Amino acid sequence: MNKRKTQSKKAILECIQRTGNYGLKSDNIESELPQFNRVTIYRILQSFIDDGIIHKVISDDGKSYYFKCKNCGEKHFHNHYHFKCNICEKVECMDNNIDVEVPKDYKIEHVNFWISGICNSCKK
Amino acid sequence: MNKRKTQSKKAILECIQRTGNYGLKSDNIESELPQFNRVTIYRILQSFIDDGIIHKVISDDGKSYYFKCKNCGEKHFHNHYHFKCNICEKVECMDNNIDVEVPKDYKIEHVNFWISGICNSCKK
DNA sequence: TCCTTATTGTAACATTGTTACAATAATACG
DNA sequence: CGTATTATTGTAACAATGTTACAATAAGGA
Ligand SMILES: [Mn+2]
Ligand SMILES: [Mn+2]
Ligand SMILES: [Zn+2]
Ligand SMILES: [Zn+2]
Repeated sequence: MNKRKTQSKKAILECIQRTGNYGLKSDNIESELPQFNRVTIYRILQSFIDDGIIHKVISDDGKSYYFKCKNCGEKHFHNHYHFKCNICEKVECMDNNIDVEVPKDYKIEHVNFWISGICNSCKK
Repeated sequence: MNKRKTQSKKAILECIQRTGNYGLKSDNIESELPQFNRVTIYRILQSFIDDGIIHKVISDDGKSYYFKCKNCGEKHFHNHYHFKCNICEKVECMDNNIDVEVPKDYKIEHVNFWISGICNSCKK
């Protein structure tokens, strides 16, 4: 039942650390780490989510992006948005918290906020 | 070059009208209208989007949902969120507008805001 | 070092969506 | 109305993304 520290987990974690505030798709990891199998990468990413190390966000074209968590423990909480620049294609995890009001008697369990546009460095 | 009013377009439009404020997935339409081909349904939905009749939103599990537009013309503008109830599975287009602030020199081109949780009728 | 079993690789499959091309049916026009 | 034009549709084939079952491998405790 004990988790094992494997080469693949180390390598994938390092990928994620290196990207800082930006997000990664699983196929980004695949091409950076071709020695590991696609299925393995999916499994490890899921286990990192379960451990509160990363969070997954769905883009406005249905792709999955993975981001480092900052202060997540057992439960993820991410009421912020993610911004994809349509020019440089970088995806940033934005710290601005969004307070959404849902109607009375609605209960929020999960949010997925995505914005696409032009980032500051691509704007002239 | 002229658009033609076909059986399939009429039937799909009626599906969408009937759902009111709720969203549909393309496979919902497929099963309601088995006489039409999958590809045709995708094509018609895309043409409705181009005409400003419906808008497409991506759920937090990567599925595409289609919603009636209220006042969209050439350009879509939808700074509202969509709420999926994890119990009854209905997806509602919510009218509350969300004002997001992006950092200086960022430009918003498109938003996709999704919330899942429990709706009022499923909550006791 | 050896054993147990957590982890990985492989193959096969599912879902969602797209493309190319031939067949069909809306519409315009005589 | 009948016919021609071509917008639209159906079909098959493909691509991208993700999941599952099961056999092979390797992490780490004894
Ligand atoms: Mn984030
Ligand atoms: Mn909407
Ligand atoms: Zn950019
Ligand atoms: Zn509900």
